[in-house]
Amino acid sequence: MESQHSSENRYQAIYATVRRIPAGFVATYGQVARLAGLKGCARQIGYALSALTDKSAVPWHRVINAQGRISPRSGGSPADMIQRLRLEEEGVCFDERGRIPLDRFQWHPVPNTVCPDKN
DNA sequence: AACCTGACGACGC
DNA sequence: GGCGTCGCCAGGT
Repeated sequence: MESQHSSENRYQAIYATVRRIPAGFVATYGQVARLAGLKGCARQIGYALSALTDKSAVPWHRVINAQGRISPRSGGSPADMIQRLRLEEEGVCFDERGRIPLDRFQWHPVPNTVCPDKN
C-alpha cells in the first residue's frame, strides 16, 4: 500500500487525527504525528495546523506540546491566547504557570486492548 | 543544490 | 524541573 507521499495527503492525515480529539482533552504534537502515521515528524504537525484558518472544523487548539504547554508562535500571534481561551471553555484547566496537567487532560485514543479479562 | 527556519521532542546537565 | 543542544522532517529562499 502506498504510504502517503504527497504532502496534501499527509496534511489530511494530520487533520483527520486532530479532528478525533474530543472536546475537553488535548494531544501533543508528537502524539498526533504518531497517530497520523508520521512518527518523528512532530514539527510537521504545527506546520500543517498553521495552514488552517478559523473556519476550519479542525480543533487545532487541542494540540499542545509535550510539556503540556501551548507552543508560543513566533511573531507574538494572538493565536496563543485564543487557544488558551478555547481550551478553558472546553473545561481544560491550566496551571499557575500556564501548564496543562497531561495526566488529566491528555486524550487516550482507544484504550485498546484490554479486554479486561473476561475470563 | 545549500542553507535557514519552524505551533517539536528526547537527552543531558 | 528549568535550560541548552542536538536530532528530525518538510518548505521556502
